[in-house]
Amino acid sequence: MSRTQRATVRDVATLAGVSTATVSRVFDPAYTHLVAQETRERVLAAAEQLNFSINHVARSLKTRATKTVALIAPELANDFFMELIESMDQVLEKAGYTLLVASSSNSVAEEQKRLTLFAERLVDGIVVIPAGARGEHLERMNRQGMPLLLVDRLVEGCALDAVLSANEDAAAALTRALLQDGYRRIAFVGGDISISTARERLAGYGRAMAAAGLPADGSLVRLGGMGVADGYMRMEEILNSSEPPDALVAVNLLVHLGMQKRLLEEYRKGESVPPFAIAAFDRTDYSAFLPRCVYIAAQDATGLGATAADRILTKIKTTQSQITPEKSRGLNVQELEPEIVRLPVKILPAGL
Amino acid sequence: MSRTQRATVRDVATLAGVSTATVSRVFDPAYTHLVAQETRERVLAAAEQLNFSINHVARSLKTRATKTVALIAPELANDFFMELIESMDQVLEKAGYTLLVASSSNSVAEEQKRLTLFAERLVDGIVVIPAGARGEHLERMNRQGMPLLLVDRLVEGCALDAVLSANEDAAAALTRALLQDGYRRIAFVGGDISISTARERLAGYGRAMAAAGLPADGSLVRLGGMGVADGYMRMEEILNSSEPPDALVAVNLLVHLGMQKRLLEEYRKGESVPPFAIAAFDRTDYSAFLPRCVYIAAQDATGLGATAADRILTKIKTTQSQITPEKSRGLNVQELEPEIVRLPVKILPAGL
DNA sequence: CTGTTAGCGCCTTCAA
DNA sequence: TTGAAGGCGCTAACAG
Repeated sequence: MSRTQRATVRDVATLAGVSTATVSRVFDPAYTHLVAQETRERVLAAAEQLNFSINHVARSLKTRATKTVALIAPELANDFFMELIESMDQVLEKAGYTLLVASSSNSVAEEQKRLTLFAERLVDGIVVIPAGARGEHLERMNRQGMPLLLVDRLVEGCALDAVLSANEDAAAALTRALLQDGYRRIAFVGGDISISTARERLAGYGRAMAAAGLPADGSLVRLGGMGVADGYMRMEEILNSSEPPDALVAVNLLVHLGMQKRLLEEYRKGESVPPFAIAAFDRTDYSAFLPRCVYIAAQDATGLGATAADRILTKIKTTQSQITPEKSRGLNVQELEPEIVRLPVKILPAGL
Repeated sequence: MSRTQRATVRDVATLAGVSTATVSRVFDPAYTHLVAQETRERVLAAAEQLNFSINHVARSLKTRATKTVALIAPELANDFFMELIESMDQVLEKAGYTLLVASSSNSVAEEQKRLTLFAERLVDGIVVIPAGARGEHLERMNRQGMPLLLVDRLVEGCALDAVLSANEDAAAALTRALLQDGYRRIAFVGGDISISTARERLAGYGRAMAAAGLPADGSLVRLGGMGVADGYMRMEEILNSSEPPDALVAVNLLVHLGMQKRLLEEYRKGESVPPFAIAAFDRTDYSAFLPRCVYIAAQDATGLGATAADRILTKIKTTQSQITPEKSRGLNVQELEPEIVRLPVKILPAGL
């Protein structure tokens, strides 16, 4: 069928014996009720016959709305981010929006490129899991009127709305759980302090240790990186240290995994390993299989995604209803103060 | 700045003292070399001053190309799919394309909805990891001229191009590895036979068993589902069976995980468990931590993604260069035979 | 090398 | 309840 061009509203109008305006109304949920029942049916029949479907590109050019939200993440191959993305997709879908995704490959420069690209594509809003500590490009975009939302991570010094986990409280709770089990030399492992999650989690750990009257000094704090290789190296250092800790708090999933990999090598070599207890951020289906892991801080990735989707949709609606740019002069509501939502993090015994 | 509307080519043209066509040329990589150096600089300066960036929506309406590729996957929160998606994103990015993603939630109906949505959005091509055994909607879309490519899974009876793993060979190799280690009662666990990967892997297992002169009869073949819960249930059945196998081949990552979860419960209860050896499809960073897993068939997710991206781009190019639809009448090159690429799968000792 | 000129397909007042 | 008409911002011939 229809080896020819796609049918347009004009084709449908001609066949149905109505004007293009009427066809347009039938296909716009907001106006379709203004069309007489009988006319509508005639139009739909004609459309069916011609295998017509609306051309969203043309519509977008006219309405200046693409019904599209973009997401930029530092990486995609990451259980936590993926769960978040899937849940965003679900919510956006229901609202008639489509999700564009891109990885910034943990590079701020790449993030900036993707941002520009998306803006050119007139996406209605952008959700960013920032790759680093710089955010001028994000603020600029936001100032130019693009609805923008940070998820999971903050960028220091940037006044941008965000949806985050309660990282500090969670890290404190994780540390307290180890303290209650009698551990005293608790180390904090991994973390790039240019990333807000790492800073906040470190702060929570420090708070809990201080509250217990315990030091959280140099040799117990093993910062550096957020990836598998980093966790591996930190564990190597710990194994070689003169005064090893008796328990470890891992800053995130990947660092935890790297630590476990290094330990696995020791087991395999038959080396005796100090009986560390491990508490770590991020739950996966595999968590139960990681030895010595006793507590998990399970972020609500699905909740973060759903909340982020809701919030960006609200921002889009608000922005688009401000149709009169001259009015808003001097009344820049947005500038007040960024709105930050924190979702609680559950502390679970590992093995769940 | 620029509290006013976005600048357009016209604004830039006026400021630079050139025509809109010239501005357009400057911003189209394919034509920019036709503009005099000095003119180009003037245009770029004007654009910079006005903070101009091209409006892709308007461009798309005119050129009938959105520089966009869509991907529909049965689910996103899946290590294998994500690695594939990330690698597609990488390749597409380099070619100036943007990736749209959607989950079909393992539902053919949902898949169909998303497909229509993407078509309305005039994506240039669609890559699908099919959710099920039905594919009329995919064939129809392809017949209407939309470049379409299957990845990872085939749909029986559908003549569509595809990029796949060499599932049958891999499953046979996995089974042979167990045979060489002396196992004889080898079971095949999990698999929805409406999904091609499951069918192909089952066939490979059967082939290897037959070649060894061993039965691969009813109680050894435990089909049913591709998810964690399915693996869990299959393992439950195996534990309760009168003649348990001595080794197991898991159809995929999630089934393998489910099996391990069930076994973990036994260990925890202190029950004695038959000393199964496990060989499974799909490698992750966690594979090394799964007990009794001795071999892994590591699909090349990155390779699949990159290949898929390459192939869809080629198809897009071909389609778009057929600018004269009347010419192609009766010369429908596509109909010949679907092109199927198979990527090899590595068999690794587990623990890597 | 650059400008003129028609639209791409749709939406949206304004009038009828 | 419906129709007529003027663009949205850009590109692609075709001239010059």
